Amino acid sequence: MDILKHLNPQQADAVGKTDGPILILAGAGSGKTKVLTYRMAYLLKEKGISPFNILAVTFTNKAAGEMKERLEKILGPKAKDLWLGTFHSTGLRILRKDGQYIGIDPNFIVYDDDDQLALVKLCMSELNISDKSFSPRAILSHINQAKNEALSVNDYAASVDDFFRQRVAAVYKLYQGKLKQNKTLDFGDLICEPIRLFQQAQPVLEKYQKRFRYILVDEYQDTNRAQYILISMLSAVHKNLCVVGDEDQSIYGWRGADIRNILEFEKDYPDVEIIRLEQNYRSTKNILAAANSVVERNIKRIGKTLWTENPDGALVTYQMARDEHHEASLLFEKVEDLRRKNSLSYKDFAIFYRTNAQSRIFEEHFIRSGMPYHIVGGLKFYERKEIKDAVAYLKVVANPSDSLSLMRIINTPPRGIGKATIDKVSSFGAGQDIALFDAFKLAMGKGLIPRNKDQGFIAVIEKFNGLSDKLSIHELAKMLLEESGYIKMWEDEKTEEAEARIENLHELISAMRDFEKGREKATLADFLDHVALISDIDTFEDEHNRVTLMTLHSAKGLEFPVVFMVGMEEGLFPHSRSINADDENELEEERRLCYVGMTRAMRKLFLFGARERTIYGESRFQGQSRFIDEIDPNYLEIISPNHSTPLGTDFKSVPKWEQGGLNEPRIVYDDFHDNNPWKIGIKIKHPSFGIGIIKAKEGAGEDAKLTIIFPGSGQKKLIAKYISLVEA
DNA sequence: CGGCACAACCTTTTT
DNA sequence: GGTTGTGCCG
Ligand SMILES: Nc1ncnc2c1ncn2[C@@H]1O[C@H](COP(=O)(O)OP(=O)(O)OP(=O)(O)O)[C@@H](O)[C@H]1O
Repeated sequence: MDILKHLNPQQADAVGKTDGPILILAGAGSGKTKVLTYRMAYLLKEKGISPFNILAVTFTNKAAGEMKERLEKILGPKAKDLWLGTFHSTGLRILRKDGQYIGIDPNFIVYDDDDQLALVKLCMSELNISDKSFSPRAILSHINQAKNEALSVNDYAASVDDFFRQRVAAVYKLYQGKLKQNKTLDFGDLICEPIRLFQQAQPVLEKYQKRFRYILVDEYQDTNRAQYILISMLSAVHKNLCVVGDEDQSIYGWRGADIRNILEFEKDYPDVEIIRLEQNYRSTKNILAAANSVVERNIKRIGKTLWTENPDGALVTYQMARDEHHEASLLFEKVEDLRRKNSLSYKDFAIFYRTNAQSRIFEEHFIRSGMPYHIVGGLKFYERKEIKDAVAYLKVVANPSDSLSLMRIINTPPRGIGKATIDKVSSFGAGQDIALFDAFKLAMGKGLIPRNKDQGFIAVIEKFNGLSDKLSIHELAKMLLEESGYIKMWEDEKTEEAEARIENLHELISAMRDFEKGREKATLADFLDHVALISDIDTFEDEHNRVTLMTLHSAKGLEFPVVFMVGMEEGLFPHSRSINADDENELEEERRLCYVGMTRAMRKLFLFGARERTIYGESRFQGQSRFIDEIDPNYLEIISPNHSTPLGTDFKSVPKWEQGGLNEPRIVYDDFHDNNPWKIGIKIKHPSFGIGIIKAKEGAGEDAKLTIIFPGSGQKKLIAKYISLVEA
């Protein structure tokens, strides 16, 4: 029973009640993920449940990895039998095992979103839908949305009511047909196809229902309709379903997350036990109160209590920089300062931003300063052209029916096979109902196109297709890229850029070698699955001592001692595309995102913004984010630049690095506290105005200018030394 | 068919 | 600011 010892009574309750449906509804940092992990440990250790009988679903691969690691510490190698992964990896696993029961080719591969878009474009051009009249992205997003709701082609077609949706339905139908022809599945299919499998092959469903006696789902507020259906099917027999979530942290509505899954859980499982966790173990009182004051503005929420025994800590600090470079240099100053004064390491700091594009400026500063850093997500490596080409080669070897990937590489390097040839062969193939790859073979055999048109390409692919059992995957990739002439294509360029690309290709090969380690057999399909699902070459590892950069979305579920949220500007966060007068929903989601970001901070939270920012090459002035205004001023300290700089001074003529700090107040952080006695948020007494609250501060020391709100007399700007403090 | 130059448009967030 | 798509010419 020592497992329960580390938990508070509510948590222990949630862990110990193993049978029947349970909904754990709780705020940030209350130990939801901890409860889930302990619940698994409890089932395995105390109740003697076999790992074979447990399915746990997390939202990200990162979360799954962390949980697995913790369980391995408790369980040892036995943890391997446990199914623990994202919805998508779980669906994939089911389909790799049993997909053949509904006619899914065992060699199928998974398309990423670029492949999806390319396929949509192909479908549109075949249907003579111009991409000017309808954006392929918009159509794809509707197809994805349909899959989020588990709507098949027929379901969708039946529901269309306007012209646009009619077109979408037509594309969806062709798109789905092509996926099948190419023996590929997209992300949505990884959820929808298992549902179809379970509907059409009852014995398969029963097998999984029997197996998964205990099912656990983390981040339940961000599950979509299709995922809900899948989980309902799997848990229908044992009903030992434990879901964990926080409606205030629902930030994936745009991806089909349906908050009703959590709000109506009680309706679906009338005998549900609802457990609330109300103690936050992560953040200081100030951080928690500031975050709550923001999310409380949302109208659509259940509302909940959240308290902490942690110390007050420092106030949340907001500062608006001149521009994004200044923002970055402020941040660097603070990191170095706090690191020295509080003996923190680089890994204790995290930078969160709304959009990936914002990471670039910071990355430049990191490179220049030599400070160790790590950008999570952003999908950079696998988005490079050379890597996508190389992966397309691997896909075609693993599955020659993948015509889309074939089209990508058949003329890379140039083999004299352009649009005309591809059109000719592809319509020839369509007539025979065969894949493009086979059509090429046949067309060359029949002399429809010159016998040697492919310059040995087909033979190379077939050779490696035949060798895939005999070679390790990294050897195969290496030889394939050499013999196909792909590496040589870059070598011949003899530019520095091409060198870098070759370097990246080597990195891909060594990533494959790493992949082979730690699993007894690693097939090409395994690796391609991994690429499709993870697509982040070095996943977040906290043993490295470096500053972490990531989007607010990726930050969900993590925690850091010091957090910087940057780009706190109207239009950037909340993002302009979510500010609709007619729809508060998207704005509320942004606000929840703000809450998620703020509640990642354990000890100190900084909010930075820029007065001027360059977006798409032109400079823009956007006011401070409304979320700043929404924070209860009692928990916020605003550092404003002092405006003593003479008017008309041209900032641009002064080098950037010299500007930094010139007109900034010197604020010393000692154990996260500002030594200056006139802290923002505290009460003071003025000889003539009476009691007031300090709202903002410019400058430091006894000459600092303070903005103070007096209940009687309104807002005043005063010099610090003329104020007497009310109780410490 | 291949390469280059210019335009347009953009990404908000991710499995 | 950068990428992706186009149109033209050799
Ligand atoms: N009973 C407890 N005693 C001490 N620390 C705890 C306890 N429960 C949770 N914690 C700590 O609180 C922190 C937050 O826990 P956890 O990540 O599980 O919360 P969460 O509810 O999943 O958070 P969020 O929803 O914000 O991601 C972790 O550092 C965890 O170790």
